[in-house]
Amino acid sequence: MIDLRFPTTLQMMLSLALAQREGDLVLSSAQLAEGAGTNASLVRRLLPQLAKAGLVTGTKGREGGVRLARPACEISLDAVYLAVMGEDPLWAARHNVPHRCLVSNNMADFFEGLTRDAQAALVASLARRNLADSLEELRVIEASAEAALRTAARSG
Amino acid sequence: MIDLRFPTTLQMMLSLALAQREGDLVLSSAQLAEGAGTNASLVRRLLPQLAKAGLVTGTKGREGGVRLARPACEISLDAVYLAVMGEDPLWAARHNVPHRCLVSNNMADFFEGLTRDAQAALVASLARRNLADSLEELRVIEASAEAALRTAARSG
DNA sequence: GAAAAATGCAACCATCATCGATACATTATG
DNA sequence: CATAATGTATCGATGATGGTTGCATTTTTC
Repeated sequence: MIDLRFPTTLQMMLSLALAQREGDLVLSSAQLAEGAGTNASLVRRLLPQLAKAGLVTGTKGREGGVRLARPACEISLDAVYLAVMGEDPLWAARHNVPHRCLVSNNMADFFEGLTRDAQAALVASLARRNLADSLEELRVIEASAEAALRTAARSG
Repeated sequence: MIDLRFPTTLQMMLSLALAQREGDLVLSSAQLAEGAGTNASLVRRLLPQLAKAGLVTGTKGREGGVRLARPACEISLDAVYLAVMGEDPLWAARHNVPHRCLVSNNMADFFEGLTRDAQAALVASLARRNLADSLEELRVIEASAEAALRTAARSG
């Protein structure tokens, strides 16, 4: 099954950033689930990990909900990724490879270093955006889509 | 299930590089499978993709087998990755998200760009090594492990 | 004080890509 | 012609993930 944890969590965080910008609103897990096109159960499984990482704060009880723990511009996407996906290696070497030659003897160590490098590059690429940047990117995408629509209407 | 295609393929390619360095030998899929700790079926499913990408050439028939199509120093690890894993995006956005707000309206486009950036960073990190480099790294790892063993034997 | 509404947590099943195994056609060598 | 290899197809097992439901706990509101 395709792993949807990161896209789902990212959409949740962007929704929270939008809610924060529009009056410091709190959102319930049901609202977050509805916005992301999933169910409240998955949201409630992801939220505690974000809370542990210090990215969101949840308040229980009636009128409770979730909000960002920091301003959107201070939450970069790599923090979101690491909070949900953990430090688990991107790839895993095979276990139980027989030790027979230079390659099979040292493959595990070599692959671990390779994976670490690749993962660091991945995380660094995510670190180049924060939630506020991303909201602005979403705005630009929407504006360009609207412009394309207007052009199509004029020519059609 | 954890995806082992890349680690498995990489070990196959390193085994081929080693065989090439030791006299331009060809290896059978059974030999490759044995070295990687898996079965010939998986190897024979991975090999055609490497052949399509122009990384290996296979010869059928008795005394047939597989060899690198190019010198090891001209095969970088990103080529191996792309050959086996394809251009498929690293992550996939959810489909069927209701279009209700700035975030849910444009999440798919935004996430596609984000994924493209991350994947490019990943591939670029793999591109920094080729098979010959990796063989040398394996040699260094083995030497350092042997040195550690000798030290332990002397002090123990 | 009780009802309501929220989080947090646990258990269970469905899904589905991957791995492993087997079989078979094809091809090339000796 | 026998042998040994690739290339391909099919089938079942595996296991992480998503979805559903239920419930205890907490906090606000009436």
